[in-house]
Amino acid sequence: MKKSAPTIRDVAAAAQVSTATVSKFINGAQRFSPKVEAAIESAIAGLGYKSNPLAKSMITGRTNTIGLSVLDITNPHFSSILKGANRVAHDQGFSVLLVDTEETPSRERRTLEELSRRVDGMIVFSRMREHEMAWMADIDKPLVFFGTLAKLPLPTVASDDHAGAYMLAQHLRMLGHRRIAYLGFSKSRRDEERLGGIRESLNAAGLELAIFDAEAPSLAEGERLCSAIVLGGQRPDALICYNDLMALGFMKEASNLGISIPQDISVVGFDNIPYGKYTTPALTTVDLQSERMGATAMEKLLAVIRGEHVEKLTKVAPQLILRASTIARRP
Amino acid sequence: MKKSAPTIRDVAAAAQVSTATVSKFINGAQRFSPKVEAAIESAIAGLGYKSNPLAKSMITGRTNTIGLSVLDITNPHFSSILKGANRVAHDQGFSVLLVDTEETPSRERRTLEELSRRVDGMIVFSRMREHEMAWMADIDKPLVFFGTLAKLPLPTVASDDHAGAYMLAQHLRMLGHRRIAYLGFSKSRRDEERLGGIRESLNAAGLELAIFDAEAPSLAEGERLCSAIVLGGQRPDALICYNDLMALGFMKEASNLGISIPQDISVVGFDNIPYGKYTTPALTTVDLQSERMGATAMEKLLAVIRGEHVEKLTKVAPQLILRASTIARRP
DNA sequence: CTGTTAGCGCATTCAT
DNA sequence: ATGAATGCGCTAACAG
Repeated sequence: MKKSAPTIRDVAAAAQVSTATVSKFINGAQRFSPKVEAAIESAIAGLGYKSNPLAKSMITGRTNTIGLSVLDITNPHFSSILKGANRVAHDQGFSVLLVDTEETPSRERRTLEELSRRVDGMIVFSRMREHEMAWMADIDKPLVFFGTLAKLPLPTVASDDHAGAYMLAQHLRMLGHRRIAYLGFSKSRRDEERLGGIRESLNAAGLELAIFDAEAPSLAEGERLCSAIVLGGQRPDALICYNDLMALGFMKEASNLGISIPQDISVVGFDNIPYGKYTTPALTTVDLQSERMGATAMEKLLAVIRGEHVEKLTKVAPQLILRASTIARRP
Repeated sequence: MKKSAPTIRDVAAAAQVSTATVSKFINGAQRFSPKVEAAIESAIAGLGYKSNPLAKSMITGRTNTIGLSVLDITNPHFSSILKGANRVAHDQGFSVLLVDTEETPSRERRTLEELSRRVDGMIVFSRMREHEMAWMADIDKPLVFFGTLAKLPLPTVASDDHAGAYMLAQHLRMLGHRRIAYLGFSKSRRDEERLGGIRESLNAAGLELAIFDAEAPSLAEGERLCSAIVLGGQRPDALICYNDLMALGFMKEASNLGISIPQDISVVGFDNIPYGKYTTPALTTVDLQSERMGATAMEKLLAVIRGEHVEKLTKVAPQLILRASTIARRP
């Protein structure tokens, strides 16, 4: 009984008008005589007609879909970005096609090149260095990139990681910390910015910085590296973690090792994921405004798609979230 | 300089063959003489030809895209489901078009009906009751639903919430708890199953169950309802939360109120989100296998799309995750 | 206001 | 093994 879905031609026939008229009516491109409008409407209702978006897309070249590529969707930083981006997209009639690269850059290029044919634009979060990204500029679709780009002429949205890290380090210094360590993640493009911010603060005071490097920005890596940090040689009196996940992992393992936070060591992170508030003690962190960044990136991309002019770089100001309990005052 | 992307016709012309030949070659439908194959290959390489997936989709009716609808992508339960589903999809050459309904059921139907035209199949997580879902069966695309369905002839993937809740309650009883409370979320379809599992255990011992109901399955609601639970009348000696988020929120606020966990009240949750392990004390919970459920649903859907026969219901067994520290032994 | 015409880029008969 | 012809469902000029 189920014949193939009714087409615009069926509607045209039933309403005794041309397909062009139906098409224009559907797209609200024009008003028609009440007679015609009524006829079309009842034909559509009668047949249960629904426009075929694929056929439409092929002609218009617009899919009303945006590709969003992130590194790990289970990381709250990225799910918040997705949340913000998706909300804006939805409000403007767009859908989000998700790509989770799972920290595997090898297939990134092919995936994105393929993706670019199915969407009106893309938002990309990548670990690639700028010199590996030249091909992105050749993709024939609007693209917004997360992070700063020195030369590539791509619009970007970035948090000010340098400033955030500087604030964190300054705050620790003010409270008397002197032996500060950084548990970083050098594979990330933002790692160096955070490192730079920390260094700027510490250098001014002539303080050394001990650096540890994680293989992944994860809870598990925070746990794994904890013992080396707190039991290996002179223990730092404060640890800045690349992100909150690592900070949470570190805190858990520190507790297992009998190390008290913040009495034995202060801990801070980045991202302000919701869960940092629910540990004991609650985690001091830098809010990078993940959801807002996602929304901003999507707004920017949709503006480009509409042909509007946009700034090359949109910088989102970070906010220090003081939950004093992971930080002690040092005498 | 940028002419519109090369089409199959350009390739055919350059290789001196027909478009049909190029089409068949690209899709590996057939072998051709070495001469022809070489000519086509070099034409493709020379022009940088890429098949237009939209045009292809319009003809074949297949988009290689799967729609996934979840309630809140920032909830780790759902981001894990997405992770699992996305991985399977990616491995089989499919992309995931995400819908985050943000717990707003009103637009769900329209959104999904529209989505159905752009994808080869859908996986849906919804708060709708079965009687509101009849229209889903009419959607002309394969669909897999999360949860159990009594009558609707839709393939489903479900966790055994009743069993999980029963285990939880039994465990609490074994450890001597008598005044057990449930912090539920009655808007959810699974709430009643969990309630049923708890009741089955408690009824056997003739124990009462105090019930509290949240407006949302969130951290904030766990916090909000905490005081009513621990300070309102006779305090329960154990609280089963609808999910881990609520449990985490509850634990935080309990601590603010000076209530010790588990000395004053034991707390358990559902989902086994990663962050439950990093609170103090660590949270005992029921692992519903979110990622596996996502993967299973996607496998099932792709099987349906391939025309294979699948079971109506795939049940995933839950696992009790004992992190004894949120549970005390009661004398 | 409404209709006619002409494809979009591709896969698919059905010839040869 | 290869090609000519046809049309998927729709929109975009251009006519009238």
